[in-house]
Parts: sequence; C-alpha cells; structure tokens
Amino acid sequence: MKRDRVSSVGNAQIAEIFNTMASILDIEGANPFRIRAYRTAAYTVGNLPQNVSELVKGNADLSELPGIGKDLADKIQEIVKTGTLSQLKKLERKTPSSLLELMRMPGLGPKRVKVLYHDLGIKDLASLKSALENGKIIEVPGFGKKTLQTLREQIGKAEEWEKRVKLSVADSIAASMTDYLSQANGVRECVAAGSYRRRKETVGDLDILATCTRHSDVMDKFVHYDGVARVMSQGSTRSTVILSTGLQVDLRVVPQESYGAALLYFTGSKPHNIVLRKMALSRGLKINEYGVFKGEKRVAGRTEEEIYAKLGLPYIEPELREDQGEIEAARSGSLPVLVELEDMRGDLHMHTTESDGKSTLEEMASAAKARGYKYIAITDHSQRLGMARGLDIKRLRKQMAAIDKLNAGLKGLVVLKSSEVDILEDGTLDFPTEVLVDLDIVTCSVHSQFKLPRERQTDRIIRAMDNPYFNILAHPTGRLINQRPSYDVDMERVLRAAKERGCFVELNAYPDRLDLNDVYCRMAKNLGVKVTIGTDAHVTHDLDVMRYGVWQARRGRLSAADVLNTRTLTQMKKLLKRT
DNA sequence: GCCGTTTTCGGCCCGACTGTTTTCAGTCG
Repeated sequence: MKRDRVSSVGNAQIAEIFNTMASILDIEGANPFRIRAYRTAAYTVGNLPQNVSELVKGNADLSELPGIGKDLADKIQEIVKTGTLSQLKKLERKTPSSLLELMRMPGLGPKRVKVLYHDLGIKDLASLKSALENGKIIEVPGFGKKTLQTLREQIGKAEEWEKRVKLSVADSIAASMTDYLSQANGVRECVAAGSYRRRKETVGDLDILATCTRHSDVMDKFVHYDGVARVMSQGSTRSTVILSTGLQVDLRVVPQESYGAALLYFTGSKPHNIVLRKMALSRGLKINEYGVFKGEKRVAGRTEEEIYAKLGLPYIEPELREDQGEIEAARSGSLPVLVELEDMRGDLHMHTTESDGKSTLEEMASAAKARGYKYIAITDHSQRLGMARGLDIKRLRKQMAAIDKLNAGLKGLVVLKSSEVDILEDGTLDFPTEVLVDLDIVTCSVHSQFKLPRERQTDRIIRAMDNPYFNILAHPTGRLINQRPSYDVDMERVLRAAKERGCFVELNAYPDRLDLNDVYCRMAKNLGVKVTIGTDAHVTHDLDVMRYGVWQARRGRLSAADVLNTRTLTQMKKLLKRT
C-alpha cells in the first residue's frame, strides 16, 4: 500500500491556530459562543487519535467531528493545504497575536488586555513593562493600586505562569497535602481532584476538595501550610495558594451532602462537565457543584455514581472524562473496562548494575517477586550505548547464563532473557541474529540521532521492525516530559507497521517519559497493536512507577486485554511469536 | 460558530473571589 506522507501539518498545529483565533476574537469582544466554538474545535482536533491531514486527504467529512461544522471544516482544509489560515492573518493586522502573551499573565484577561492595547498601545510584555515603570497605567479605568502591584510582581516571572508539573510530582504533593488537611478539625473527606485525578501526564494546578463539619479550621490550616509561598485568595469555601515550588493549589470546601457533585465538578474536565450539565438541562434538571437540582430541590449529589445515574449513565472513570466520546460510550453501554495495577503480571523493562542500573539482577528479581509479579525481563543496554555501560555479546552471554542459574532456584517468578537493543541509524539492530535468537524477548529503542527528519526516522524504526526478532519498540517517541520533545516520527505509520509485523509498543511508565502518550495509546488500540507497560526501572523501588504507566494506559482507554503483560507467561510467549 | 425527539433560529454551564466601586465587571476554574 502506497501512502501519501507529504503533509507536515499536525493536529497540534491546527489546534494552536484555532486557539489563537479564539483568543484574538476574545480580545476583540466577539460573540462569546463563537469564541467557544473555536476553542472546542481546537480541543477536538488536538485530542483526535487520527491525523487530520490524513482525513482531509481521504476526503473524510470533517463536519462529522463533534463541534466542527461546515465553516470550521473548511478552515481545517485551508490549514492542511496551506499551513496557515487567511482569516487569522487578517485578524492579526488589527489585533496582534503578541497580545496573547499578555493574556497569559495572572490577572489579565481579554477585557483588560483590550483596554491596555487601545488606550496605551501596549502590545506585548516589553511594552507592558515600560508602561508599569513610567506609571501610565494608573490613569486607565479598571486598574487600581492592587492590580498594578500584582502586575509588577508578576511581570518578571513569565516562566512560572502556567508551569505544569509532572504527574509524579503532583502525586507526592497531593499525598502530603491531603494528609495534612485531613488532620484539621472536623474534616471528613479530603481528596485531590482536577487533572491530577484524571491522571493527566502533567498537572497545572492541584485541586483539593474537602467536606467537613460546620466549624472546621481546614481553610485556616490550608493557608498556613508550610510550603505556602503566597495566598492568592481566601474565602469561606474556596482559597488559592501558591507553593514555594510554584505550584498553585486550590482548596474547595463543601457540605457532606454535596461531596459527589463537588468531586465531579472539581475533577472535570470542563468539557465533560458542560456536556453533563446540558444533559441535565434537557431533563429539567440543573447540575452545579452542590448537587443535581429539580427546581429548588436537590435530587442527587452525595456521590458521583448518584449523579451519573440521574442522567441515565453508568459511572465514568475520571481518566475518561475528557468529552472524547466517553459520554456516548456510557450511553450505549460500551465504556471500556480499564486496565488496573492489579492486572499487571510482569514487567518487561528494567536494568541492573550490569549496565546503568543501581540494583543487581538478584535484587531486581526479588523486588519483582515481592510485588507479586510472575515474570520480568532484564533489559540492560546493548553494546552501542557505551555511556550506559551497554553489554557486548560476551557480557550479555554471561548475563544470560546468570539468569539461567537464577531461574533454577526461583519459585513463582520467571526471569526472561532480554536486552534493550539500540536501533542504529540505518535501522539495523545493535546485536546480530545469532545473539537475538537466544533472547526470550527483544526490546528495541532509539537512543541516538534524534534530529533525523520525520521520514527517515520513521523508516529507520520500521526497518528495525523488519528484523524478525524485533518484539517491542520501547519509549516509542523518545520524549522527556518538560525536558525534551519527541523526535519527529509518524507514529501512525509505525503502529501500522507494528501491526503488520506482529510487534508491540511499549508504554514506558517512567514518570519523565510516560511514552506512549494517551492519544497514541488510543491509536494503538484502534489499530489493534498491543501495548506493554514497562517501568524502565534502574533500581528496585523504580518498579513502583508501574502505577503511572497504568494510569496513562487508562487515559488511553486500554483494557487489560490491550496490554501484553497482563497475560500469563504462556499466553504472552504465544503472542510474542512472529509468524 | 455549532446544533436540533422543543428548535434551521435562538439558544449556548455555573459559581466564587477580588478589586474597584457603591452594585458589579473581570477573571478564574
């Protein structure tokens, strides 16, 4: 099958153009629903598990996508064909897109940015800075002393706005804060909601929800938490603080009977909640964070299940709440049963002291056994990766013998012989066939030449898969969250190639990687490629990062059946066989 | 700009807190 791959317009690029359109229209004071339409479209396109460029080429009807009508479908066509949007260019002549950087500033929204631009010609952060210095802004209506104070404080801290922390970081902060707040007087429930509860790979701010008795000091305790650098706002039911790490934390307190409604509301996502609220309205009900109401009367709200039930829906797992088809699936009874940590029977990616790990083969094996695993694969690096003390053939053979010896004395756990084999620049593997044939599993990854053009990088990986001993593509995109972007690769083509050849892709659970991302997990599932969740552990306690991998898999809608290492060893070995 | 078991026009989710005012707009989630 010949595939057209000239397009370079990605979904993210289209989404960004629509978001820019929305913000500019917002500043111009356009119809708010028109603005929302652009944002909705950006969201839809940005989270789509297919490449929109491909859909355009296949003459698909884009207006069938949710929130996309004829007009936006045409605009997508234009962007795919030309890389730009003429209407955006036109708008930018009147309202420069540099104003968007002002909008990102805490306390500045569209209305104020518009006033600053029209009254004082402030069009970016630099001109705002000089205006703050020469005292001009005080003459503008709506800007008082306090606002200026905040702006002066924030202007030099652009890198801190909207800073998102990795899920693992949010996880530990959430644990210590909910622990601390639970000790306040009269606190009943206390949980972290928001994108943390939806297990997004990064978290912008932490949303904590508490229920308590009437005279609780939980709010007071919250603003006096040790790590608080600044109290942004403090009310009786909601407060916001900034921690010294820069993370924003919101605490919301509601009565006991509203717990479910508040949890639902605070977990989001916003688009998910909007759909639920609309559904409620069509049934003559109203949903807010206090409950489901029929007129003045609360008819549900204690639990989330109760609220979904009022809408005729089964419970929807937080990881699915993105308005990406989960509500339709709930309605039709086709929600996936998501994989759980308890489903995991083994871990197929870990290192030992033989390469760059910190624990020995025996230590890794006993730690895995303690976690209830039935099998693990030892995947030390191959010879090319000198930096990580990659094993040459001689050392690998020696390790294989050591594994045989270990297995002979092990009960309940099987250690599989494997290697994390480098994919060389020309797509060949770092070990010859006579070595690969003796391994139980061959895991392969890209550790060099990250800057290859998309076409060549994709071809390189697929050529590697042509090797009949190739089993698993590890950390398929090579990205490090907040540190290094993915190398340029056509993941859809890689996944199709994996499917054709009987290969698997890894969801690397290491918190800095979480690679595959959720969108690619869905793509893999849709294309019928099984995913293996591996920790890439370099020390025994790293085995515990499995839960982040499982969370990511759940966001990717994977069920246990979609995950290779939920299988028994026998079942897995059968699946690994390439015919 | 989207959308339709009430609708092809007239709707479009809902509430808290702040600052600047003096009854509320703007921002945020």
